[in-house]
Amino acid sequence: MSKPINDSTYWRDFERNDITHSAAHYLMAIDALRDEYGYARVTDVAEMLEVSRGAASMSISQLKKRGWVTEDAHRFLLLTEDGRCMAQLVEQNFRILGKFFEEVLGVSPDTALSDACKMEHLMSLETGRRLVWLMRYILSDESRAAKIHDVMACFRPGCESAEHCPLCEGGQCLTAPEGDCEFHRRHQRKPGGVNS
Amino acid sequence: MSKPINDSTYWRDFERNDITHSAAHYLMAIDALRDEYGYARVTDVAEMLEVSRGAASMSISQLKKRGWVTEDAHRFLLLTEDGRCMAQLVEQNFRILGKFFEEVLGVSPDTALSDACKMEHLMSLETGRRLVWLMRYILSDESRAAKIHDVMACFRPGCESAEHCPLCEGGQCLTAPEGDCEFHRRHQRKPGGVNS
DNA sequence: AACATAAGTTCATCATGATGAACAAAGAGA
DNA sequence: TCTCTTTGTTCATCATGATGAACTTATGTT
Repeated sequence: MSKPINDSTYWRDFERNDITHSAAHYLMAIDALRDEYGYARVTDVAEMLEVSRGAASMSISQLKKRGWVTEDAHRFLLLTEDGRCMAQLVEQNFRILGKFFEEVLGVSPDTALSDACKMEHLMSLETGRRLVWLMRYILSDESRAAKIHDVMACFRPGCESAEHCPLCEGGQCLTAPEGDCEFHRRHQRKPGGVNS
Repeated sequence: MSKPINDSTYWRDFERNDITHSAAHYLMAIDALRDEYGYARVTDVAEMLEVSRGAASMSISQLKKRGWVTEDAHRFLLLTEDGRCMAQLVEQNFRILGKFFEEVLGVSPDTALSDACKMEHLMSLETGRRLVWLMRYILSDESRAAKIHDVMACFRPGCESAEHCPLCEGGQCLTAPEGDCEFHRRHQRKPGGVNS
């Protein structure tokens, strides 16, 4: 935790990310449609994502330019090798994060899925793989899993900052003293927390 | 894991998020500058974030409209109560995620910080608090922490999918068979994984 | 062949968040 | 006071990702 949070070498990484949230979902929609129906057309993608045909058409033509999407012999949309790998990386991240939030942290399903969906395209391969490794360790042993579930079942909003926090460093606590301000209380009631 | 990944009730949550990545960093910059120098001006924020003064001016005026930023008696920028809470929520999320990635998962510091910075404004309050709770459990006991560190030290890229994965469900494995495709091998070498 | 429907593209428009240039206003020094 | 610098705002411009309307191009059907 050396560099400051606003260090420009980090904070601009967000916009330099390999794939946008939107692009990831176009790729995954094509993948899902081919799995389910055997083919994917611009209109099918638009329908699945509930965007206009125009938006789907323009986004998909960008994905073609980036080499992630082509057409098969019947002119149906097809992911390239790179496109499929990218789609599967994001899908894996979604499953990993969703499962971790829901089954390890005990987050409510709605919030777990919403959080996972927002973060899916931003988690690096390394972090995702290590998270799987940790979950395998935690969940592969029955008594260990049960213990974690017991611990997480004891969680109540605010309780994580009730006692002296062993995670504090340099005077900054992971759970800031403002954790129970009016603003947080308001947002806490809404599923999704940060979401409106 | 009931709803499909492309369900529009979820996939559009990303753009409906309470705060954008950029807005979060403007708030945190104002907070940090006031902590460090006692005041924050548009120019200082622009300098810290390495954006143009024009960009900072326009973004900050949006934050004023949203009620997150005002000016103090000396016309210096000031976070409102809501603005400070929002900034601290994002900062907490950054510290929580960064610490989790680095100290629990054993992710390399660069990747851990980059991932945490990208995801900081997207993790809900509930998920963040529960993650703190889990980390307190894991790290508060020496032998438990040591065991986790041992387990994570054994991690090698790809090893998480080497044996039968106990996390599989509905035929879909968290670690897809394509986890070791050419595409992933290429990206694995770059710090940040998904990043370019 | 003619017409209707479906599929796909393009265009004007909007919002966000950036740039750099032009401009206005406030302070500091000779 | 006059001038120069700093500070802050506004503007034209760009890129992305969306909308809806208009348009073109199949693909059927009678």
